[in-house]
Amino acid sequence: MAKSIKEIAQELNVSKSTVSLVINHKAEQARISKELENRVLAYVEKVGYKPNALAKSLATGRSNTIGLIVENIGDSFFGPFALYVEELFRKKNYHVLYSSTLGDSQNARDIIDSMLEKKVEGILLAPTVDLEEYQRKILEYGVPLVVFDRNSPAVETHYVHIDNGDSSRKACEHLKSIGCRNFGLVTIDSDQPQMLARKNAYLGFCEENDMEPRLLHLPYQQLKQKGTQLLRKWAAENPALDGLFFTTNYLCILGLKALRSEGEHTFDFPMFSFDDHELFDILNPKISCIQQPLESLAKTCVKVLLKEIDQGISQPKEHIISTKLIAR
Amino acid sequence: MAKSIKEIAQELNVSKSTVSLVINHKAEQARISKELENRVLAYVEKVGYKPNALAKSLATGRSNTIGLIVENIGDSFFGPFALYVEELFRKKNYHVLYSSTLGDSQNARDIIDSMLEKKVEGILLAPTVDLEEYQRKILEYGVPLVVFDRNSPAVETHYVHIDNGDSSRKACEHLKSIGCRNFGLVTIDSDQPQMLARKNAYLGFCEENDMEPRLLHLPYQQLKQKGTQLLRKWAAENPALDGLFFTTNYLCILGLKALRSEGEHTFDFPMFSFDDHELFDILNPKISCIQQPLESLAKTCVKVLLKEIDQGISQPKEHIISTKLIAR
DNA sequence: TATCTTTACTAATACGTTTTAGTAGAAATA
DNA sequence: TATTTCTACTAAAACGTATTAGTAAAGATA
Repeated sequence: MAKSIKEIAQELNVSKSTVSLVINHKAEQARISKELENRVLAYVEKVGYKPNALAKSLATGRSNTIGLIVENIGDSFFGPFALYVEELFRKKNYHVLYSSTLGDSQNARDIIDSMLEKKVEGILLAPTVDLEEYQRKILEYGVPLVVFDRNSPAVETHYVHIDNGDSSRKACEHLKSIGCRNFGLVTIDSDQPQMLARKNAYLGFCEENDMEPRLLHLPYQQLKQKGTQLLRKWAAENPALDGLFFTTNYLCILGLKALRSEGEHTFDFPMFSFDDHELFDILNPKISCIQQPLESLAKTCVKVLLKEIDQGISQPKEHIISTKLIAR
Repeated sequence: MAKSIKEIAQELNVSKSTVSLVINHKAEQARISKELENRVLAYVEKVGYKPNALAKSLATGRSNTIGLIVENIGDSFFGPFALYVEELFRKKNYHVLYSSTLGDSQNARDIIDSMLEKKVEGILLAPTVDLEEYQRKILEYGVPLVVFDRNSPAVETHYVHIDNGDSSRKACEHLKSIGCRNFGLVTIDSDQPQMLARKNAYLGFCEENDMEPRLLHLPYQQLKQKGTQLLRKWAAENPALDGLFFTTNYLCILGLKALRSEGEHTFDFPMFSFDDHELFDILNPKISCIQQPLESLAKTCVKVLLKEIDQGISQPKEHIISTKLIAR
């Protein structure tokens, strides 16, 4: 169905080169006569010629594609983030190949391999744990890499993120300021660096304020199955709790569902979320949170990656985006 | 950095064909000796050979990529849907190239063009309005197409969807059953067929039940800027309202924010949403809804598209997925 | 009129694969 | 020993594009 340059050339009795040059607006510099140029243009238009991007990329070495690797394209942090990224790249004529790791490192490795094979021109990555080797591999292949949201300090790459420790401390201080004297922290059991940073800031806060730390680590791989139950049990066993700090919004949502549902025993102390959610401001009571500025996060990621692509891989740098505490 | 088959062949003093055959596990059928096969395999492993997927696709005519075109990858319907789709295709060794149209037909056309150029093997599309011509174009290019969520009856393609009219009627009956006698419908002003079907079912219900229709069409392109205000004004002008039916969840969220916020005038009649949302069951009062079974929707889409890819384009068919009314 | 320029193109090569037809040498057959 | 059949490979063409070096014909120069 789709005609190739070769066929078009034959049908017009000209060479492939001529057709290619005309199509790529190089007719003038190749001294193709206006008359022939127009003839080719008209024919190309008439048959609805569509270049084969694969062949084009093979010949030019440019795929005009970048890879975006997130944890879960369906969640309320990465989804909207991905939309910003997609739009920003579209403006620069790049397409985005996404994939979700679901936190599984083997998935992540497979995804990276296939993206390298597809010759993406750059990768934007929210890494899983144990991905250091592959991050190096990407760079060794000469593909620009920008890591965001979380990072392992061991690998030297451009890294765009918020200040987790600082933000977490602000959250603790907020809870204190509204009267919580015994609030606990709910996090996951996996070693994601951003989660560790948030936890450690809480622990530091406890130490300085003579508050006994109350920690719950929920099983990341089995949140849906066990989360609710574990959380309810833990809350019941800790009657002194007068507030909860969740290290991410999906945990907070889980918490809301587990602790505020039905009539039974409800826990109506303040809950605070790291990461906002579109419905947090109409819940009752409302949920305060640390808000990651998705748009500027995306803008920075895209800007840094485009620069690496255009000007070659440069000295790795940290890019810190500041957060906002939304008190509701 | 990355070695090609050609280089590997030279370094081993064998032909490119040999290397290619070995890599593709065709050594035996090509009578390559075990000894040579192992030598090649070992070397390939040692240098970390990674095939160039572009070249491969060009040669084989298979890109192992499918295109997914949604309205907004960041929203709570398409995001989770995309995750299912991605996972299902990954199992079959396909990768997914997503893009968001944001409801803009020109965006949609550009996206389709570039996907065709990238030689996707199939397209899964939630169309915008005015996309009939391009849907035909896809098929003329010989690329299998499955349309979901909404469709224009004019184009004959495989179409996976829920029964919007029927579901909408169920919603109306539910509202009636809980005592609403004067509920209104909030929808958007664009002509998306699924929205029209939902609206028409409401109008039919009104007629049969001698209920005066109360309709609000919010401007799709300027929801964020004007939606809240328009909705508040309309609600205030219609004091008889005793319930609201929103034709999609983002409208319902907008409604919740506009009508239940702050102390001022609050409207505490029932609100009903077409499409569920992860927080609807902890709001107070809870939000009942029509739930589209995302997973089976995704499964059907993927199954139908894979069949088209494997067995060739077939007679278009409608595939209807049933919804669930979640009364809360 | 012999040489140099310019004009308007085209031939050839390359990108990195896959695939099919072909081939030299060894072994088997007659 | 001449022919056939295997064995173990390789050469060549193809996919659809971009690019560079080359060329024939016409015009300008001396």
